[in-house]
Amino acid sequence: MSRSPTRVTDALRDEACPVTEVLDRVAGKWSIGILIAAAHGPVRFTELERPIRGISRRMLSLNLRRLERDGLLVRTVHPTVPPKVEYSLTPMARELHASLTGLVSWAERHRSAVAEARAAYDDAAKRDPGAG
Amino acid sequence: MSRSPTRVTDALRDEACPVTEVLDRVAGKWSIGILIAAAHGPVRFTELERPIRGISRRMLSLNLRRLERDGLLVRTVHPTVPPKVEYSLTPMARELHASLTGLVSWAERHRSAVAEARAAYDDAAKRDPGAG
DNA sequence: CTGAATCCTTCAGGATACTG
DNA sequence: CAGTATCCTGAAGGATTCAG
Repeated sequence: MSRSPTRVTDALRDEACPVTEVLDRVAGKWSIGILIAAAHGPVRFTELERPIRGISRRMLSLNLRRLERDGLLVRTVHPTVPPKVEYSLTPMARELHASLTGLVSWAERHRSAVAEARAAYDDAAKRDPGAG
Repeated sequence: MSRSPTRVTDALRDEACPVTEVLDRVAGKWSIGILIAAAHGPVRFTELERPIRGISRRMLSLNLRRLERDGLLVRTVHPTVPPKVEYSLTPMARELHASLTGLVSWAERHRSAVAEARAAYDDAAKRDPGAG
């Protein structure tokens, strides 16, 4: 996953794929999951932490900030005790969410197909290592 | 397996988590670019290397193999001299390509918006580091 | 409850050189 | 032309701890 800029390739990357920069906002391990989870409405920190299994508090926090910074999430703090913070998608992110669900549905439709392809590929390679 | 009636839980636990595995096939720095470039039709190695500026031969090779292994690309070797190898999308990948172009067009539409959001966010943080 | 700070590991990806 | 092999860096992410 691509992350932050690398030196030499920076200019080139910008030249070839202006989009990659923006696409990278969603390229992390958790971004898509967070956006999908947050799309259900104003959601609290712990309400995100629970369903997104496996995510650490740290990564949730970091991704939340980045998403907010990129104008994809809105963070609302309620000055109560204990503190209550809610996250929701911006209109821009809602558009993105539509495309994301497209991706997700594709992934669901082809989950097993991909698994089978990999198995077949590996098996073929094992039986015939020299082929190509 | 908490069965609490949260709005977020069902959707994400069943949707995003298993999906992430498949989505990760596309999550690399170059995968999307490669798929989009290869969508034009049968494309040779160097024909991919050129437009996808900044990609190293190594990464192109690695990603090509992974994409092939996952059943997204077909690799066709023509036994000629010099060697000629062509890559094209599988039907499954063509479906994916449709979703991908959706993502790309979103990214193009909102490229500047994201940049501005980031600038505003950073600026606000700079002037008022304690807020939140 | 909602984070921030710190330390440590893993691994994608870059540079470079070699090959059929 | 179309790759492979090796070495290395830097960023992502996990575990744990501290705090408002």
